[in-house]
Amino acid sequence: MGKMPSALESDLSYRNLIHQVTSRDVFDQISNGGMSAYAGFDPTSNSLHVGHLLPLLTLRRLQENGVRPIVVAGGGTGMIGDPSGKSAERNLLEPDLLASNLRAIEAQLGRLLDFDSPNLSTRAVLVDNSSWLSGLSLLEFLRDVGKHFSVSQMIAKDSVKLRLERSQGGISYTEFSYMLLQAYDFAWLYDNYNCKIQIGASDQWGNITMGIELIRRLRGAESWGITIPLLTQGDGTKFGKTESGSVWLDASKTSPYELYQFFLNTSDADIGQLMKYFSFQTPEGIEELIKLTASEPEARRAQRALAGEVVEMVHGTESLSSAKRISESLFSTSIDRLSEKELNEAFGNAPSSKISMGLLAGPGISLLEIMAQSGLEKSLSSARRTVTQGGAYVNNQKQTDPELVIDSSYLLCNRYLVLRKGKKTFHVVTFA
RNA sequence: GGGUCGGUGUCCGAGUGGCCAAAGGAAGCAGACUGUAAAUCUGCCGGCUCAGCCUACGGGGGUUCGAAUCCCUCCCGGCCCA
Repeated sequence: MGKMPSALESDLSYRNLIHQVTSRDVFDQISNGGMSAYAGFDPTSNSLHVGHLLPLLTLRRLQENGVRPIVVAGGGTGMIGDPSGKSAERNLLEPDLLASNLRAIEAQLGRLLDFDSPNLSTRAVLVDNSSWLSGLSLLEFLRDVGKHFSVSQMIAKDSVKLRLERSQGGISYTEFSYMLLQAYDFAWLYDNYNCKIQIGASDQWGNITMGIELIRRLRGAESWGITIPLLTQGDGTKFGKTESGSVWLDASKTSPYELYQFFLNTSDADIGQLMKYFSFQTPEGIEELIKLTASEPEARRAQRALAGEVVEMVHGTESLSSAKRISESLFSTSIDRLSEKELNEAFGNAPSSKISMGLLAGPGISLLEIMAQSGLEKSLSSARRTVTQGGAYVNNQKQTDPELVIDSSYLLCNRYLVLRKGKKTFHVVTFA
């Protein structure tokens, strides 16, 4: 046979986005048009994080190739919890928390996928599986869905097996049922949106194939699954986690500046693959940047390009330029020469806190106390440690005396104090 | 319901009467080297009025000069049996 792969298939292959696929035929189907593909996620938080980006951007790549993306928020299954990749039983989500999470996430999705396309056949849609799961009766479910699966088959799934093999923990019946609900989701989407493709991270393979199986049994129809790689960082840890927690897409949880820095700090070893995963540049452009990384790594051209692209996509052009300006002033120029306007620009999104001006009056307030109160350090003890170890800076000037007392003469523009811990952790204290 | 094993610091995990703020590992923080990278090395890694003191080993009570370690009780979890 040896057909030429479609443009989409070769692009996804180039980017290593295809971990497994039930059948390569799916790309022919896509070329023929009229297909929908869905990816689901659990709305366990009020924001998406960078880890969610990969499946969503993969949907976007499909959308650009004529596929209609369906994002399924697991409002119903979110109350259950997917055992895949989890070592422990999930806490169940409260319904009202779930609802508010969904509202917040909806806004973010609009930046990643086209929900306003005039072309109905490719316009993205967001659906919440609680809209069909919550009305499903147990008897109905057991009769229509449960009877199609054998327990021995379900127990054999890796996600379940791993949990059963653990000497402690086990798996509850609730979580055990998760895969059936996800299978039911797929079947429901098949019936209601004519959706025949599901994509997900590689740990979703088992759940996806169960959905395909269910559709075959229920409707005698074919459907497809594509899994994408599970993102890890160079050291094998989960992608998108930093010392301060997850890297969120919500600007109030992770500022555009921090998001920019997150990608800018990608290691040389990882940047090539990350470009392929996240960037919408052409393969030629990406290869060029990879070459530049090899020849002059210290310039970090690829890192800058990727950071810029992601921040612009998630937060817009304005936020990107402000993120770049902040980076400039923090790492390239001396901050005590900045005007108040520039300071605001630079630190508007940086972690900040307010401390009463009154504390500065008279003898002043100790640096340690400011560091602890501002939240830069969690206790006086750890503030003392940082100062003693030479990791503390006030207005970019190293301070090594733990007894240092700060008075109003330290203030920038009469009210700001820029604290820095180590090389990259900044914190602005505003006195009022 | 019965039996049994277990609940230790951010996590994993030693410790079974004093030498325990508690081994070891991971994560994290700072420093050095660099490129705001990786790797490596060094130090730190409960709190405080910081070379001393306070609070801690699931909760409560008890034994003891002294308990994470022993006893009682309660709570929670694993496994096995019913």
